[in-house]
Amino acid sequence: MKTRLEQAGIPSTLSVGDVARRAGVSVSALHFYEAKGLISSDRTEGNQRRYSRDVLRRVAFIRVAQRVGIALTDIASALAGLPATAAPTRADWARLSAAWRADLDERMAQLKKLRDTLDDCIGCGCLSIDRCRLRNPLDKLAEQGAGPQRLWVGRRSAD
Amino acid sequence: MKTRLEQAGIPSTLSVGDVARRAGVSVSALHFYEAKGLISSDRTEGNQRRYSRDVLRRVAFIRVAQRVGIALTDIASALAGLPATAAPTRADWARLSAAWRADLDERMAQLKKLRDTLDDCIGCGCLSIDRCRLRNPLDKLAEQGAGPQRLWVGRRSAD
DNA sequence: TCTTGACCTCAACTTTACATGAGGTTTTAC
DNA sequence: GTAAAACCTCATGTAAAGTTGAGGTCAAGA
Repeated sequence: MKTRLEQAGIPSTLSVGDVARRAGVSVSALHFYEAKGLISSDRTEGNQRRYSRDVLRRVAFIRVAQRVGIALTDIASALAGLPATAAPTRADWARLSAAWRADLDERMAQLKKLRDTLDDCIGCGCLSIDRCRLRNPLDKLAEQGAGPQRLWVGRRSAD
Repeated sequence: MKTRLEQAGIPSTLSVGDVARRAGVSVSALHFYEAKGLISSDRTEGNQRRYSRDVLRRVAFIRVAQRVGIALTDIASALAGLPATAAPTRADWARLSAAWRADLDERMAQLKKLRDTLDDCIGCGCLSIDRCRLRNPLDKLAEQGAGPQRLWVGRRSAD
């Protein structure tokens, strides 16, 4: 018996090539993600990978998270909280969200600070960065000897 | 004749160690940044590096930019627009800001999307991600076969 | 059936962003 | 003025995130 998707010409399982095309990543990257435990697959009799459609969401998630500077290991441990193959439940997402919320908020703040610093330095009217330094929070902190860590509200990973 | 800073016990030039301590980075990282042209130094008679205080701002800038996922080569080309040793002018900052504004805004949007996706999946009330997918912009795009590039409004570097 | 494109594993290579160590020189502090 | 701390260069190592290629297997269409 065919699923509704299959009747519509959409296969219910995907090969690596399918996933690569649809998710916009390379086959080798998918192999790599699987080796690192970020995604998983079933195998055919002939040992070829078959992915459930769920993997598309996972891969999209992985790429977006990477794009904003989150390391694969951190993404992996976040995804580890989700069921590997079945569809994640509401509770699963709640856990993931709670774990990341602070980090994401911090990254947003960081980005805003960088952007605003640029704007500030344009708007402040002084011609010398060296003078402007007196008002600038960015290296006020750095010059207190604390180093940029101070700007980084939290640590990233708990390895 | 001593500068005012020196009279206050603050040397007007800094050694690598000084910069490392005050900027919160390692000496080897400073060497590395210099090799890549992100910072520059004068040398003493004995070939030791001496930095102007300006470098602290540069290093802080570099670290914050890195933190939000910008590659050193991109940071380098941005900083290349600024005068190497003298204090940057207002126009210098304006150029840098203009060049980065779009990218920073995009990264912010990206981050917000990731965060909101998590929130959405909690709030939407459905228990299955697979169903929720129908409304979720994140992999709607991915499933149209365009790949995550579609989510990334622009390209990063123009090498 | 048979061939051609897609897949498989595994090893080796690449790039980025540094860290580490060897072997030698300079500064600074007493 | 000397010893320890800091600095120098250069070579090599490391971790992350893949890519590339060799050598072989699987599957789908004519």
